[in-house]
Amino acid sequence: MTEADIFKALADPTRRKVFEKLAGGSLNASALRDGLEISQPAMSQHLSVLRAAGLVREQRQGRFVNYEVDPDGIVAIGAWLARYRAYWPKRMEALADLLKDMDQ
Amino acid sequence: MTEADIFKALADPTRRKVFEKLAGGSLNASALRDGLEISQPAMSQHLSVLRAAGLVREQRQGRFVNYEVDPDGIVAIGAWLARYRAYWPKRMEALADLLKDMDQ
DNA sequence: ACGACACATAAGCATGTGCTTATGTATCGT
DNA sequence: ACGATACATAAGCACATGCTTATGTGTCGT
Repeated sequence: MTEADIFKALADPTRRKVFEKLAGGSLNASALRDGLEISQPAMSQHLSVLRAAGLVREQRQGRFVNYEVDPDGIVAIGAWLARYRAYWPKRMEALADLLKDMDQ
Repeated sequence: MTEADIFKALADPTRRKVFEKLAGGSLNASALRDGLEISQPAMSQHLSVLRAAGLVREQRQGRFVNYEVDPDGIVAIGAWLARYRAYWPKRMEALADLLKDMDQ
């Protein structure tokens, strides 16, 4: 789970779509395939990349594997972004408020 | 300047180093090469990618080109991160405060 | 026990990415 | 005007990445 892993993982459009789907709630690998025209192994490989990056975590339930957003990845991106806080413009202030308010 | 451009740009370790250097202040292409063992064309190509992503902007000064962090890219990442605010853990609250406080 | 199912892994292939050397373009100093 | 300097662009190459098909592993229902 390094910065390299995280940015590389998010560089792929399919993986960003998967991540966004998971933001709406936990889903298993098959459910994640719906809509995305992709093979089962391809999805499995993408999920592996997302998991190695710390963006997603899994929970086995019988023969299903439920995936969900892993806050660790989110935190890592936030921490990276914080290093460039000197360049946050004024309009980001509202965003910072929003982020804080929603964290409950 | 799309999410794809941004994450792809940051997926490369050399480009992240360049970006971090620029966070310390404006620098020209030659100065950015110091320390990084990389050819002049390679740096030029990296800067082109960073600029296309909206992470960096340039300012010609004679035969020098000064590069600096472009807040647009920062904002774009912040906006992307905001979409997953539901998964910001408690410890991110402090970060949101920090980001807000520093934005002055 | 056995077939069906959910997912992971292996191997091979097409395309993308980052590097190099060579060269082009524009500006500076003298 | 001329060479030196700063940077960009072009072309070619090695390696990484994402996909596919084929197969492996473990779990469920009957």
